[in-house]
This record gives sequence, structure tokens and C-alpha cells, in this order.
Amino acid sequence: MIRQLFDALMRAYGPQRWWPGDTGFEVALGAVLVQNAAWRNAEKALAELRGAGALSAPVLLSLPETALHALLRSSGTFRVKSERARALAAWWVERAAFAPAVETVELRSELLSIKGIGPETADCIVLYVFGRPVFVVDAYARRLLGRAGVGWADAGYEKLRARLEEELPEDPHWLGEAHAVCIAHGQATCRRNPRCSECEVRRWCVTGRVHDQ
DNA sequence: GGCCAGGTGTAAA
DNA sequence: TTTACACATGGC
Repeated sequence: MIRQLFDALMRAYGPQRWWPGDTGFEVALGAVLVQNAAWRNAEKALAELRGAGALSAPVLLSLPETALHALLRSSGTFRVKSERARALAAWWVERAAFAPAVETVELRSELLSIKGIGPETADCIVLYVFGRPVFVVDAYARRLLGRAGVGWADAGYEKLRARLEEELPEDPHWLGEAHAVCIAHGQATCRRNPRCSECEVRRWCVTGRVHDQ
């Protein structure tokens, strides 16, 4: 049932080519910068960093605090994110090269031990940077499942993630697309308007289709 | 002007 | 274990 819902969404929205980024570090940094921010604004900060030649961990670490603040300003909460970006960069310099040899569970807990990396951000990195099969639980996924009538949609992060990973393919590419269509669908439907909860997801429950036609 | 965006850490009950 | 709040910019 969950599997079929995602399949329907994937058919409706098509391949998403997500997550964007030229390097692993850029993708990981993007996951930090998008925290509680619109992607558009996170992207601006990444562009600023690129312009400054600071889209690499060692260079980012070498920047004075004030310079980093200025570059990250457009992503919001820039003082907080400067510290988080640095913590990530420090881990990157030290550990990223060893990551391929580390078990997924271990890699995940390493990332979670970095200050400023919580479960969602860690899973984005584990999935999109290191290609491990994890389901990224975000607000969109939660809302989607809730509207589809999934009873355990409001369970805690770990519980929800485990349950979804149990039911879905253990395939990083598929799970990446699954996360991406949650976002595509979430952004295509109104976030607050209650009518939207009567929208495509509910219709899917009846017709097996996300969109008409 | 007000509300919100692909969250997390901390403090307090 | 749960809840409340700070963090701060940019778009609508």
C-alpha cells in the first residue's frame, strides 16, 4: 500500500534528479543550509560559497567567522549555520574519506554526533552523499502519509523511518526518488489549505491515480 | 506586516 | 518523554 502510493507519485511527477550538487561536500553542506529554510535561500548561500571558492571543506574551515557569516547570510540563521557548516567541514576533512568502509548504522551515528546534524540532515547525507538505503523522513513525507490515512504517520522519527524502510525497496536510488517526490508533491499541493488534504493523495486511495488522466 | 520554509539544540516540566 | 523556544533571512 505504501509502496503503491510512492509508485503512483513517481509516475505522476517523473524523475526528479535530486539532490543537486557537483560534489559530495556540496550536497552535505546543502543539507545543513536548507534546515528551516527555503531551498531557494540555501541555494543562494551555496552560490555565494562557490563564488568565493569556498565550496570545499578545507577552504571553508580557513575562512574567518565574519566572512563565513556574510556568505551564509541568505540561508537564514547564519550564525548557527556557520558553526554547523564548520562542524560538518571538520568531520569531512577527518572522516569522509573513510566513510565508504563504514557500515551504514555506524556512519549515521557518526554524523549524528556532529553538533547541528540531526536525524533528517544525517539521513540526507547518508542517502544522497554516501548512497546508503535510508528513508529521509521530513515534514512532507509525514504529511503525505497522514493524508493517505497511514495510522503511524505521527510516530517518532526513528520508528517511522524503520517502518518505511521495512516496506520499501532497499535501493538508494529508489529511496532518493521517493524523498524527492514527497517534496515535489508537497510543494505542488498547498501546505495549509485543508482542501488540499482532500487532494490527490486521498483521490489516490480511491482511484489509484495521483492526477487525472 | 505577518507567516512560513525540506530542523536542531537546549531547557524545563 | 514531551513541549516550548531561539535562530534570522527572503518570498509571498
